[in-house]
Amino acid sequence: MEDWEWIFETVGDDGQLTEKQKQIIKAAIETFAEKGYSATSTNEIAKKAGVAEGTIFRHFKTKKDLLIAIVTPVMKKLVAPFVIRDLNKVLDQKYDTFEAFLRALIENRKQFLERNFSMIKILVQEVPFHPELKALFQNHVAKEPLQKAMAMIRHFQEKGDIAPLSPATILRLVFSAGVGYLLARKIIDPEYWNDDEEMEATIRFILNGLKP
Amino acid sequence: MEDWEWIFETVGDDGQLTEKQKQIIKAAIETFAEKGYSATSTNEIAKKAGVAEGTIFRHFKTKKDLLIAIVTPVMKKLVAPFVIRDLNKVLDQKYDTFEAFLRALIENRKQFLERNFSMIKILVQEVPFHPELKALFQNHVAKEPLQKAMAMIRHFQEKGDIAPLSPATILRLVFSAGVGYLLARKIIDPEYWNDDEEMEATIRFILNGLKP
Amino acid sequence: MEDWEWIFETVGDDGQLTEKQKQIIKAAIETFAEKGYSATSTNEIAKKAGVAEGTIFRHFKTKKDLLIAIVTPVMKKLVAPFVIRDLNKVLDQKYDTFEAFLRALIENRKQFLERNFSMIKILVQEVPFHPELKALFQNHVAKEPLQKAMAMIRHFQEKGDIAPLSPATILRLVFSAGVGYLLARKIIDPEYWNDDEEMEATIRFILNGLKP
Amino acid sequence: MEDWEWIFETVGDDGQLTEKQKQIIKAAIETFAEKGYSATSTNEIAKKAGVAEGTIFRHFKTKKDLLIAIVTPVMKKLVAPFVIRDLNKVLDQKYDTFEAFLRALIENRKQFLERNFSMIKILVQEVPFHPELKALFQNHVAKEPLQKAMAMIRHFQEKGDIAPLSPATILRLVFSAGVGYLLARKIIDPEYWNDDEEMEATIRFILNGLKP
DNA sequence: TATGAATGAGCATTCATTCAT
DNA sequence: TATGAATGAATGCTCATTCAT
Repeated sequence: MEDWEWIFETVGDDGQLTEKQKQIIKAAIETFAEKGYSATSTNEIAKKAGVAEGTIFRHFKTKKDLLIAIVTPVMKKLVAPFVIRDLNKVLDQKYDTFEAFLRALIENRKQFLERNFSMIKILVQEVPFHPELKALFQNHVAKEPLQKAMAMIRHFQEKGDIAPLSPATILRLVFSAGVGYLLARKIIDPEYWNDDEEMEATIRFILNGLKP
Repeated sequence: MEDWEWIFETVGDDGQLTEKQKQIIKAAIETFAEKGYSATSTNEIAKKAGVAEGTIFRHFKTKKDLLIAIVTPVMKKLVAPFVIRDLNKVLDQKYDTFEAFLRALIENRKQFLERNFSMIKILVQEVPFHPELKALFQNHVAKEPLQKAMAMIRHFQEKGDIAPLSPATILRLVFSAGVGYLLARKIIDPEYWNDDEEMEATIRFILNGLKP
Repeated sequence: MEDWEWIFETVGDDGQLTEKQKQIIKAAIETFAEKGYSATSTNEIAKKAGVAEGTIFRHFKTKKDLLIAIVTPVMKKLVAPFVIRDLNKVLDQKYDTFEAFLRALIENRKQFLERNFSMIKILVQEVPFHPELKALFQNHVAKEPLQKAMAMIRHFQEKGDIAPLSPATILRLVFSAGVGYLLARKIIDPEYWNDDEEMEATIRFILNGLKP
Repeated sequence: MEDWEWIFETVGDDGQLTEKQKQIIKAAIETFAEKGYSATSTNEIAKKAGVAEGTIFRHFKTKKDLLIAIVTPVMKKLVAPFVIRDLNKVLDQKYDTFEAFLRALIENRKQFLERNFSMIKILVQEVPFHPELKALFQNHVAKEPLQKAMAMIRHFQEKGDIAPLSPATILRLVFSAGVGYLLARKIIDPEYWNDDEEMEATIRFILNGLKP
C-alpha cells in the first residue's frame, strides 16, 4: 500500500473499494498524469490495471466519472489545513507567531505534494477544461477554506505579525511565494537545489515582504 | 487584425502566411485554448477556420506541427525582455533602480499576457505532455534568457538595491510573485480586483522581501 | 460450408475462429481477389461481411494482418504434396513410374487450384509487393518443399525414368508446363478447352521432353 | 536515353512527347512496378518526376489514363514477332527449321523482357483488375497475333518438324516452357543460374516434347 | 503550358461505450 | 461481478482531381 492510497478511503458511498476498483484508479492516475486525460484511452487504463475494458465502465459510468473520482478527494485534501473547526483555539494553542504557522503550513503541504504529485498534476491540468471540475473546485476550495484562510490572516494581523493589507491580497502573496517554492522543488534538478536554504529564503522573503 | 497577430510574422520561412494559413492558426488557437490540444479535432478546426480539412494538412504536416507552429513564436516572445544585446547599457540608461526595472517589466509582461492569453494557456497546458515542446522550451527559455535575467539581478545586487542572495533564488521569488499577480488578475472576478492597489502591493512585497 | 473453408482450421492459435472472424476472412478473400489488396477498403470488407468496421480491427490488428492471415495457410497447402515424411516409402509404394507420379500430382493440384483459386490469386498478386509475404514464401515454399521435390526427381532419375539433367532444371521445366496447363484451364473459354486431351498432351509433352 | 524509351514514340497522337510527359511516364513506370498501381499516389509520381501534381492531370486526364498510356504500347510490342506481313516469306527465307525459329524467338523476347521488365510487370499485375486493359489485351494480343502464331505452327507441322497436335495446344506448351524459362532467369539468383545451359535445356525439352 | 493551393470524399484505425455471457 | 466481443461514430490523415493564377 502506497502513501497516497488514502484516496481510496474517500471514494464510494461506504468507503469500500474492491481491489479491481483500486487497480483502475491507480492505473488511471498514472496514465492521466503522464499523457493527459484526453490523450489517455480507456483501453490503455484497462491494460495497465489488468482488468477488462468493460470492468471500468461497471464501476465508473463514463471516463469522466473516473476523472471526477480521482480529482474530488484530492481537492478536499488540498485545502485540508484550512478546514478546521475551532480555528482560533488551534491558532492560540499551536502557533504563537505567523512565522511558526507559516513554517508548519509549508512543511505540511510539502509532504502532501510529495505524496500526491500525480493527482495534483491531473487536477491542475484538467480543471480548466471541465465545468464539472470547476464547480467542484468552487465548492471544495473557494468557499469555506478561503474564509478560514483569511480569518487566519486577520488573526495574525491583529497580533501585529503582518502588515495591515487586505487579507485577500496577503493570501495571494503568500500563496504565490509558497506555490512557487513547492513547484521549483519538483522541477529544478536536485543537483542545483538546496532545499533548506531555499525554504529559509522563501520564508524570510514572505516575512520581510509582509512586515507591518 | 487583432492584437496578437504578430504571431503570423514569425511563422514560416519568409514571414509570409497565406490568408488560409492565418485562418487555420487562429481557429486552432481558439479551440486548443478552449478544449485542450488532445480534445480538439482537426475537423473542428477546419470548420471554425472555414477551410477543408485537407487544407490544414497541406500547410501543417501533422496536427502536432500545427501546435508547434503556434507555440514556438510565443515561447520566444515570452522571454523577450531577457533577450537583450548590450544588457548593461540598457540597465544603466533606462533603469536607475531595481524598482524602476521591476515596474517596467511587470507592466510590459502584463500587456503581453493580455494580448496572448490563449496562446500562453496552450503553451503552459501542453508543454508537459510533448517532448518536442520541452526541447523547444529548453532552447528558447532555459538558456540565454535565464543567464541574462540573472546578470540583471547581479547588476542590482552590486548597486545595493537587493539582498545578496543567490541570483537564482531571487529570480524564483520575483518570478513567483509576478506570475501570481498576473494570474490572479485574469482569474479573479474584476469586481473584487483593484488592479492598481494589487500591483502596488505586489511591488512593495517584492521590494521589502528582497531589501538588503 | 464451402470447399475451401479448410483455411479456417489453420488460422488462429487453437484452430478456433468465431463466426464473425470467418465472415470477415471470407469477405476479404472475395474482395481482395476481385479488386486487389490495395484497392479494397476495410469499409467494403466490413459491409460485405456484415460486421462493423471496428470488428475487423479487433480480430486483425491491421489490414495487412488480415492479408497475412489469408495468405499464410494457402502458402503452406500450396506445396503440401512436397512436405512428406518418409518420402521414399511413398514413392516406392505408390508411384512405380514418374508418369504415375506426375499424373497424381497434376490431378491433386488441379483440385486444389479449383477450390482455392481466389486465395491463390491473392497470393500471387500480392507477394511481390509485401516483404513480409516474401519472407513467408521463403520459409514455407522455398526451403523444405524444394529439397523434397528435387529428391523426388533424383529418385526417378536413378530409376532411369527421366533424363540426367540437373534436378533444378527438370523441376523448372515440369513446373512451367504444369502451371501453364493449370492456368490455361482457368483462363481459356471452356468451349474451346477439352480438358482430357490437354492434360494428356501436357503429360506426353513433359514425358517426351524429359526422356533420357 | 534509355533502352526502353521506344515507348515514347508510340504514345500520343503525333508521336510527340514533351520532356515533362516523359518524366511523368518514367516516374510512373518505376513506382507502379515497385508498389503496384493502387498503392502509388499521384503525389509520389509528381515528386519523382519533378513536376507539379497538376501537370500530371494536364497530360493524362486521370490516373488510370496514365496506366493505359504505359500499358498499351507494351502490349503491342509484346507480341510484335507475331505481327508480320508476308509471314510465309519470312519463314521460308529466314527459318529453315522450327528449331531455328524457336531459338530466334526466344532470344528476341529475352532481350525485350530485359529492356522492359518494369513495364511488363505492371502489365501482368494490372490487367486482371481493369476491364479497359482486358479489352486492350483482347484487341492487341488475342486476335491477329494469335492467328499468326498458329499459322507459324501449322507451317512447321507441314514441314514435319513438330507433332500433329492442335496448334493451340502446341502454342500453349511452347509458351509455357518459354515463359517459364524467361521468368526463372529474372527470379533465380544469377549465382545458381547458368543461362546458356538452361536455354539449351529448355529448347531441347520443347523440341523433344513436340517431336512428331 | 505549368503550377500548387484547395478540395471533400475516402482511408485505416481508435474511441468510449454497450451488452450477452 | 467481470468479461471481452461488438459497435459505429469519430479520429488524423491521404487521395485523385480541379482550378485560379
